[in-house]
Amino acid sequence: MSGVTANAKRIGRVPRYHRIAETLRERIRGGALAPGARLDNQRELAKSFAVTLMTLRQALELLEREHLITRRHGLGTFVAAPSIDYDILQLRRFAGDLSAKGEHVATRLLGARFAAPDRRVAEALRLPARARVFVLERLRLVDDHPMSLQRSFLPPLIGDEVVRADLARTPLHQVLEFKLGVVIVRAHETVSAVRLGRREARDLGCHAGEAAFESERISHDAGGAPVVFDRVFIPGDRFRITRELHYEGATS
Amino acid sequence: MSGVTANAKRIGRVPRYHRIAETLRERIRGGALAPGARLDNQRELAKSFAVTLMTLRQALELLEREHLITRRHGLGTFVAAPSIDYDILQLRRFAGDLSAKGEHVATRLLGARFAAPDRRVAEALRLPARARVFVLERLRLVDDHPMSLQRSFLPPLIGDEVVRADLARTPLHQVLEFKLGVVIVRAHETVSAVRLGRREARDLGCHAGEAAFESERISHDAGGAPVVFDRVFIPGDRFRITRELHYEGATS
DNA sequence: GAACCTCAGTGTTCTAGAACTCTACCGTCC
DNA sequence: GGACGGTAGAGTTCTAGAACACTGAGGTTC
Repeated sequence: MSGVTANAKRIGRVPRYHRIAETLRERIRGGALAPGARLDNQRELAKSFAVTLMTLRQALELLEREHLITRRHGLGTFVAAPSIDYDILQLRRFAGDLSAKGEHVATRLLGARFAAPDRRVAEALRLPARARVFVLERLRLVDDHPMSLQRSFLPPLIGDEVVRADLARTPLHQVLEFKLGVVIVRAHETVSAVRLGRREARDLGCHAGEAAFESERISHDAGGAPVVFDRVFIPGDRFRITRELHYEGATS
Repeated sequence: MSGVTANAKRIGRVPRYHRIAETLRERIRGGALAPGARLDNQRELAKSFAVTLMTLRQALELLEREHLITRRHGLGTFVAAPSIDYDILQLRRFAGDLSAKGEHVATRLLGARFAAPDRRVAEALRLPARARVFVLERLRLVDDHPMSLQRSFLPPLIGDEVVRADLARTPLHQVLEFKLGVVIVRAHETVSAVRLGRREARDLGCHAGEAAFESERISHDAGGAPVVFDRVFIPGDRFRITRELHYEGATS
C-alpha cells in the first residue's frame, strides 16, 4: 500500500460530510456565525466545500439534528439559538455525560467537602439526621459553556475513599466501581422545573430566578443500598427533553 | 390545470420517502415485521419500492430517528425492540389525563377560535406561513385546582369540524376519532423549562415569571400527517417527571 | 489451537445533475 | 386599497450509479 493511499485512507476515515459539519460547527461556536445569522445558500456552500449538494445537505442534517441550525424552506439556513436536546428514550444519563452527542464535554470540580445533609438527602441515603455526607460539586461544560451544576452527596464511608481520588480526572462512577467495588445498577430520577437560586445562577453564569430543570437522582448498588444522591441544575434555555411516542394498541 | 396533473400534485405533496416510511411503519406496527426481525437489504427494498438507494435511505433515516429500526453497518437493518412500556405510562400523565392517578380531573374550556399560528406551530403542522389554525384553549383541573394550561392547534380543515363538537364534554381525541376518523398513532414531544408569561400565569392562578414545564407535542395520524400541535404549560410546583433507570449490561 | 486471510453480504459515502416547492416581494389590475 | 400573479432566490426531492467500509464466517497457515 503506497504512502499516498494510506494517507488518503486515514483522512477518508471521517466522512466528508462530518468534516464539513465540524467546520461549520466551529464557525458557529467561534462566533464567526452568530445566532440568527443566515448561512450561504446550499449551492454556494456546496461549491465552497467542493462537494455535491447532497453531500452538503447531509452535513446540514447533522447540524440540524443537533439544533445548531434551522432550515426554512424558501428562506434559508440559519444559526439556531443555543440549546441541547436530550432524548429521554435513549436512557443514557440525564444528568451526566452528553459526550455521546459528539460535543466537547468537560467537568470542572468546584468543591469537595463534608457537610450536613438537608432532609431530602438524608432520607434518600437512609442516614440519621445528624450524619455528615461528602458533597461533591461539579460544573459540566459543553463546548466551554456551563451546562449543568451537579452536586453529588455520598454517605460518609464512601466519601472517605472518594475524597482521595483525582476527581478532576476520573469519573465518579469509575472511582466507585474500581476503587470501592460499588456498581450502580439502578437509579430513580425526579425532574422538576424550578427557578435558579443566586448561588446556582452564579456558578452557571446566568441570572438568579431563571427557569431551570432540577433533577434529583438516587442511585443504588446491586445490594439495593443507596450510594449516591445527585442534584443537578440545568438552565431551561440550554436543555430540552424529547420523546417519541407510539400509541399502538389502545387508543384510549 | 388538468385533472390528472392536479391529482398527481395532490398525491405528490407527500414526498416519496415519507410514504415509504409510512408503509414500513405499518408493517412494523401490523406485526408483519416483529421486533428483532431483519428487513430486506437496502438494495432490495429500494428495488421493491422502485426508488433509488438514496431515497430509500431517507425513509430509513426517518424510522431510525423514531427508534423504530436500528441499522448496523455490515449486518443489516433491524426492527428495534419496543421500549414503549415506559413511554405509555408517562404519556397519560403528561400533557393530558391524570385520571389514572385516581384524582378528580376536570377540563374547562377557555376558548376556541381561529387565529394565525406562530412559526413553530405552522412548521409543525406543515402549513404555509399565512394559513389560519384552529386554537383550542383548555385548563385541566385536578381536584378543582388548575394543573395545566393546554393550547391545541389544529389545521383549518380539521378545525372546521372540531368547532362543532361539544368540547366541554367530549375529549378532543374522541372527536377526532369518531367524527373525523382520525386516529393518532405517533407523537413527538419536547419538554423545556420556562417562566410563565402573564396570561398563562393568570389562567393557572399563579404568578407571572414562575418556573414551569412547557411541553410541545406534535401528533401524527396513521398516514403520517401532523394533526394536532399541543402546547402545555404546567407550573413547576405542581408536577414532576420521574423515571426508573436500570444499568444492567453496559456500565458505560 | 491460534492467528491470519479472504470473501460475500450489507450498510455508507459521494458524484452530477434535474426538477420541484416554498417564501417574500413587487408589480399590475380591478 | 385589495386581490391576483409573476419572479428571484432558497430549500427539497429524486435519479442512476460507483466506490468504500464494516461484519461474520469459513478456510489457510503456522
